[in-house]
Amino acid sequence: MVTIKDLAKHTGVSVTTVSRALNGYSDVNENTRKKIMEAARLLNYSPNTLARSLVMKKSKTIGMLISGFLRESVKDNFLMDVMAGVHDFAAQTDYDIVIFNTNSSKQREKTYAQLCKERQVDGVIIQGIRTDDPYLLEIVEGDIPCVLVDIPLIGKWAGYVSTDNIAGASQVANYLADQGHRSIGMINGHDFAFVSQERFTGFQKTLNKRGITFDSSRVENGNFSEQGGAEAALRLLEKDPTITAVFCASDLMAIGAMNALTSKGIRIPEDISIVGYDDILLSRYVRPALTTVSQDTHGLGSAAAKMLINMLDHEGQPQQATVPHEFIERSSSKRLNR
Amino acid sequence: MVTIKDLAKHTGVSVTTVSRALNGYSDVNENTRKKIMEAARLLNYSPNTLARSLVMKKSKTIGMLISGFLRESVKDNFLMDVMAGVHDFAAQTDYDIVIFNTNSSKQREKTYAQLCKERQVDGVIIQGIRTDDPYLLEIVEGDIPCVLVDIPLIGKWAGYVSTDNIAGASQVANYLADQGHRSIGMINGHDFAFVSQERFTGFQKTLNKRGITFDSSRVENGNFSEQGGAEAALRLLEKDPTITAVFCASDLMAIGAMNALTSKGIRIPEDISIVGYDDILLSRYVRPALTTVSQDTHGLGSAAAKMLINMLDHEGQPQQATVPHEFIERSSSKRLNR
DNA sequence: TTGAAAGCGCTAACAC
DNA sequence: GTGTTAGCGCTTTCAA
Repeated sequence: MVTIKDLAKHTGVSVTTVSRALNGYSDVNENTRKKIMEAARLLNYSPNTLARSLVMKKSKTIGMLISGFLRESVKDNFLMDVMAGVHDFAAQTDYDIVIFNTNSSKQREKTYAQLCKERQVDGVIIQGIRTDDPYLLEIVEGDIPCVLVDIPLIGKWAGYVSTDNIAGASQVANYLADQGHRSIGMINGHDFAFVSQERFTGFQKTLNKRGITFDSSRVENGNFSEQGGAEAALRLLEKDPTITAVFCASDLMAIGAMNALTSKGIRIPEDISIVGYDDILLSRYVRPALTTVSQDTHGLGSAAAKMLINMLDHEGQPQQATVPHEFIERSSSKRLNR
Repeated sequence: MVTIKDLAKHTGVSVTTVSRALNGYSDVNENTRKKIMEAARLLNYSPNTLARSLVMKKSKTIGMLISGFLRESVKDNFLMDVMAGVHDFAAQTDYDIVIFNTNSSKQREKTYAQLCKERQVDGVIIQGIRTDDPYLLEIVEGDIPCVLVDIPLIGKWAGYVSTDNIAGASQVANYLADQGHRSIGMINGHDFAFVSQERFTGFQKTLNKRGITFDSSRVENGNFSEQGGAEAALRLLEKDPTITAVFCASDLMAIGAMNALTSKGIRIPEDISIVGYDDILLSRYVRPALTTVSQDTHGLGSAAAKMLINMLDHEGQPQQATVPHEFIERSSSKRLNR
């Protein structure tokens, strides 16, 4: 391994000068600088960022804490999209990304804060963890800069990015009401996801405002999975067979619900309208194509990276950022004819 | 930040002893160890891996060099799958993963070897880069342990994992021949992908063995993209309108081809049979569902991680590993009736 | 069983 | 402009 010491020896100057030359300081003679640069090229020198990080107390690394990076989760390109967004932004800066997996047995024993401290990441982006996660608060209230995706918590060093889930759900409610639906059910994720709470709130408020009966008794949780969505749909229908529309808090659950209903001989959208949320890739391809709320998932990731790096480089305050969403009508929903 | 020095002060022993206690050495009094452990918990100590890495000359980090981590690439869950596989395996070990993006302007100026040296990764997994990439050879011939995904190169410190593309393509050829097809075209990726070469070779050899005319004049490149596949399909048909079957070297190109042909009024599979490769998620959902060759992509990733970590921890030799594949008949292909 | 001291590769006062 | 020196947090001889 070639170090600055070698360059120093090779050029006959001190390591200090080499360091300064390499880092582009102005107080170094142009000739010496040239000599040093030449030697660096000659010896194929690469700086050791570990050593630099140690003394600078910055690693120029951001951590990505992700849950559910599992074999099964590939159907849901949400995570991948967010990661790509984070990455695309980080690539324009001098930060690299290290991935922390929260569902590994190894790391379960360590808190997220510990993980970050050990690897000395400058900041961390957190995605997909539950609000009842025991380690969530520790990191939000800690002193490591962090940005949460879809979890609206703000702390001295914590900001978040999300879409306006209340507005999105409200749009769905208005749409279904406009289409003449009056008996409406909902398949939600689980009680420990903020997006679930918000989507429920937005949906209920708007339906009630439109004079439509809707409360938590018309909601079944599907745990954000395809299978869970299928089961929830069946429970929903058993409880109230008059239902003509179901709003699902995720596309994956909506797809599960469609399959379950279809195999029961229920036609979609003729008998029951289905609306999802997320606009995952599949939504366009399933038959009938899924009516849903699209989010700029890639934008979510890059906004998170941007906010974090802004906090890191310019002492920006942690904030809240909202990324646009859009209601998309496809073929899984239609006007009620009765 | 609390360091071993603090622990030493707090417990009244030397840093040496603290270090040894923390690392589970046997030559430390049980009482002293207990005191130290207690202090560590009390002060909420976390080891600084940077400092440790610097002195140990191992970072316990593996790099993942990925190309095409782009917004557009989300349709193709191949990359995500491989990453998940790498991750799932690494999670069982004490290695963390740092991601290097090859398509960032920033990093384009540095060679992959430099990237690895700077971040001091112990080894690297390389995925999705072209065989004409100028920096590929440097790293394969260099002294950084690496494992390539789908690029059959072996070096002193380089191994690879892949599927048997020749066999896979050969199965497709036999299938199409069995179904009575005689006029067959192929949409390949590009000339700088090993998988393209292999899939072509396997396909051609087997067709010829079956007495069917096929050579490179019946091949158009689609550059692995949906759009490219669409255009290639049109070119293919223009050149030879008698074609009854097309083998595509990736599902994404196959989907593009299907769309292009359908919009020309050509029915699939009645008029033309289409076969893809990869079995991406979409393949099951497009209509008609795509006949394809499935690869254990997740297995590809975990096999790569396993091989690399084996090289790192047990001085295992770089090797070659093959992951299973499977031909899957769906609805985009059928027996030729003429 | 423990401690003193050296050193990993780098940066940053401070002096010259 | 340049060099001397100390030190980042850790591990590891070597000696006691």
